[in-house]
Amino acid sequence: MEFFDKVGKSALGSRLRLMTAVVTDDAAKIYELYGVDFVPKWFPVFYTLTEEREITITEIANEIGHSQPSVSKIIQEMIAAGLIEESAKTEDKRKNNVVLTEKGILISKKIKQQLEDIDVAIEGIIAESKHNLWAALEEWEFLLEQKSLIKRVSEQKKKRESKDVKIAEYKAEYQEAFRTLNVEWISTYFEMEEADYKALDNPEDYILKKGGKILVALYENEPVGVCALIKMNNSEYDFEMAKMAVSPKAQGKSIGWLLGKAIAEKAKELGAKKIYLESNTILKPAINLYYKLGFEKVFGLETPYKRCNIQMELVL
Amino acid sequence: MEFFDKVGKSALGSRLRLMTAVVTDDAAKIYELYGVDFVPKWFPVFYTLTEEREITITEIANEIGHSQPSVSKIIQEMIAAGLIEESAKTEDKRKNNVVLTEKGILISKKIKQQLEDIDVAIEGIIAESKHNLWAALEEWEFLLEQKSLIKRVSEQKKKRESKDVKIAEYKAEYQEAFRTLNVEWISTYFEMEEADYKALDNPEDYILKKGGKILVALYENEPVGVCALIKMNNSEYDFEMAKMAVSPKAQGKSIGWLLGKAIAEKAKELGAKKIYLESNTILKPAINLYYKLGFEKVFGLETPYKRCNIQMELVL
DNA sequence: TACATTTGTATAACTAGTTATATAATTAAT
DNA sequence: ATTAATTATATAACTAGTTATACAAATGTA
Repeated sequence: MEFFDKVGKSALGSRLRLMTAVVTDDAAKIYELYGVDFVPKWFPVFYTLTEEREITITEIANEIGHSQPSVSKIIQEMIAAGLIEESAKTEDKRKNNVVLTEKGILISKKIKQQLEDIDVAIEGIIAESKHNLWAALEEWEFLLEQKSLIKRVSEQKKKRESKDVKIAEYKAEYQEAFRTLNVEWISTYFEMEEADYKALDNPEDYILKKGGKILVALYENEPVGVCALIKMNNSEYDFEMAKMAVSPKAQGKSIGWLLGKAIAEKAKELGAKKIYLESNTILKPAINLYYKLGFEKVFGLETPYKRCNIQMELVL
Repeated sequence: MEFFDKVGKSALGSRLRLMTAVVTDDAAKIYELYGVDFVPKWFPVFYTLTEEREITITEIANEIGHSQPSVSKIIQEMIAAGLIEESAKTEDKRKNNVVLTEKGILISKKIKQQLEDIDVAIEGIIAESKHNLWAALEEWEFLLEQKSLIKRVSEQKKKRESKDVKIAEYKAEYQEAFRTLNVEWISTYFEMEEADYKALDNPEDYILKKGGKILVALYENEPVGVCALIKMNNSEYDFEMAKMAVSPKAQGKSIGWLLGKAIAEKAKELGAKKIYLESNTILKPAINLYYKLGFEKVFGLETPYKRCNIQMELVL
């Protein structure tokens, strides 16, 4: 199909669907050719029953990768066709153990030669082709099991978008964003405290003039994340990392990670050896991020914030 | 899936179906991830509309390999969603030309980045794998277009079964089969004639004792095909190939071909240079077979059979 | 020019699966 | 010994396609 060359790989689902239709349409004709009264969709269930003497519906479903209702319906059709029957000898009355009937066993023998012919025909196509479809499907099953397509796409999205995120130095025009973004999350989870207002309303005086720094993450030139480095005096630490906030609208772009990395870098530039932070364990994604950035738990320092129940440090 | 290793290639349809389900399930989630109000199945139609400014439903269906009703339904859904609209400016009133609306154009722009991300993600999987699924699908589309799966399987069936066909010399026990098989086809298409009864009721006297031969095709030890070589005197031909009959139950096993080849071989053994046959053009498969065996049309010989309207010879 | 055939679309009914949910039987937990 | 949770199955309702068919418009032909 020329169409798929134009569209690109994102039409993989459509391409697979068409090939599936082509193959399964012929499957029905093949049973006809061999004069077997059999519906192609029965095959995986039927095959399982020729292997396992007795097996429940749910077990079959797991074995062949169908949903349980799908197998349930197929079983009913095959019972109606006289190929299988319920086998009463089970203690668990919920279970519906099924086995092949005489007729079923007969058909399984009749079908055997047919399956071999199909196998040879498909092997023939594989031999004719450069790229092995069967092996490719097997690999894809494995690779998508490891990491699903949605996961892979979402990672790619993050990667691309984080490239468009710029980390900039604080300017007066970002004061409103600095305040809003922080008020947003603080008041969602906690109460705003005195110390918060001071720093957020007047970062110039309370952070920058005291030797601190503020970085802003810009996405499409809009400030979507902020983080501050606050000078600590009379302490083993040089700076506290604080007031980190990312707009919920800009989630999934690794903005927290980029800000954290940039802040650590900035601290190093300023000659710092160790930085410190305070947080609360109910902020699980934040705590995770801190660990990823290399922070480790420390204990016993004083803090003006009620909401603090975890303290961490990063050795630069 | 372990299952597929056990079952073998004949479960290719099932394997494709499962992979299709896995991929298309994630496709829906991907649109959600990008916040686009869009149904995956719309995509091929939508894509075509972004390429072609104006296009009819049937043209779209051909382009993307769907049935026309499928596209018809998708178009209706997309019109309801406000993505496309009917474009009145067509003379042919049967045609329903459709174009993207403003909203549709907007979404096509929004979707662009998403498609690129999917493309990158899928390219990633292809890069991770040894067997290229995308390329394999392309090859299979081509190869199955050239010769369908049912055709390939049916050829394999024929090939295998013809191996189980044995060509044997005539024995008295085959007289009944020789008669029945011939009466069957002759009386279906024509009337039995005097010359038929003579030869069929008493092949010993009328064929063998006069220097002719009869060969019998056996499948599972049952006679399923017969053919005679009748000595011709006072003629440029050494033998006439006649009374060829194959049981309809044993069709598709190349029995006619095997008998014809064996008869020609036998004639050569007996020192013949040219053999002759008479037939009727309404027996198309038979005439085809004779051509395949190397016979060519000749004209103007006398014949005792009313049903004869074509005469052929084979130079050995 | 009138009639038959072809073309373009829509609709109905089907297929092979799915998810959601109800029910009964069994197992686990207090 | 109850009660709660889990398991096995069946059923209903949905999805993304299909084929068969009806109907109107356009085209071809005697």
